[in-house]
Amino acid sequence: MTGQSVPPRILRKNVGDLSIPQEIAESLCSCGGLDGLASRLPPDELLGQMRDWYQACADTMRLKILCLLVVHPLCVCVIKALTGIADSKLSYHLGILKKNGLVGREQQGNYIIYHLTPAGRTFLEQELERCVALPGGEGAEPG
Amino acid sequence: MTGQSVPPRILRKNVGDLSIPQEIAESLCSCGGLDGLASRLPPDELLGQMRDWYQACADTMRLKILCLLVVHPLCVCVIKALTGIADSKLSYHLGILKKNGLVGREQQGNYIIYHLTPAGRTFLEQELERCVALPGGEGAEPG
DNA sequence: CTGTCATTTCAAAATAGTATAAAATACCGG
DNA sequence: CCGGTATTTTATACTATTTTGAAATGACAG
Repeated sequence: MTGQSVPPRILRKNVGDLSIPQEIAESLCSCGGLDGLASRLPPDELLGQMRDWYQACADTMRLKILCLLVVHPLCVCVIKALTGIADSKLSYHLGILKKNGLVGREQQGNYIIYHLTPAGRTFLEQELERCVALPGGEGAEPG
Repeated sequence: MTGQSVPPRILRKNVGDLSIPQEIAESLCSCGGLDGLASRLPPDELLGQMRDWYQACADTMRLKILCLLVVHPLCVCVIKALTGIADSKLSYHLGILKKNGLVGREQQGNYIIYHLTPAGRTFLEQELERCVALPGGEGAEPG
């Protein structure tokens, strides 16, 4: 009973013109201070590319389409049958995936056959692997 | 020179109530037909989780924040200093990252210190690794 | 040619995400 | 209690994305 309820004192330290908790300041110093941290940020170009990619995947319809195409190329009508998405909506989403370089297409007569690009395939296979391994992703084993 | 300009005939085949190019139909059969393909789709729950994750990353500000936090936990004022984002905007983006389980926070006195969750860290480290390996991502070698 | 099928395009309406500033909260030092 | 700092909340305007249905395109069969 020596005053247990006194909260721990938060020490501060100045870094540049900032007054921040000492704990943060110290770990900050160990990697080059503010400038060192700032220099770890990816260049804007890469950030933009990452953003576009994630945005393209940030939709369950598009994810479904990608998951189907990872098995093999498909024409629009099959994707439509499998997903139940209406024509023009499907076309819109395929357009987005194409614009972002995840899928490509090839015309065969009256049909248009979509396929994953190499980059799209690499991306998707890695993502699926990770997602399934994650907590919440098919954790329960059969049997 | 025996009529080279005749386009190749697209044969069709019926699968379920769909008439599709034979080529597609065949590869479709090799993996269980329409039903087999449909069964490969991740459950809605996982699709939703993936969507939320990608969406959280689909913004360059949030990507920057994540890239900073991957080094070590930081209080809001340091993130603000490093990114130049205004207070309430920063709070908004941090809220999105938190809502989607990529970051957590801990209060220390007047300061709030954000850190990557384990899941967020796994995600981000793998993403950064992939992005850097990508064409366009720091591909050019020095010298 | 003509009709039909697969797919895309277009424009308007609906929805979702983001920015901004003012006000609110919460903690600290005195 | 008070003033100051760090951060969040709220309300609102703004921008981007998505949906929808009708119309257009382009290939094919007859």
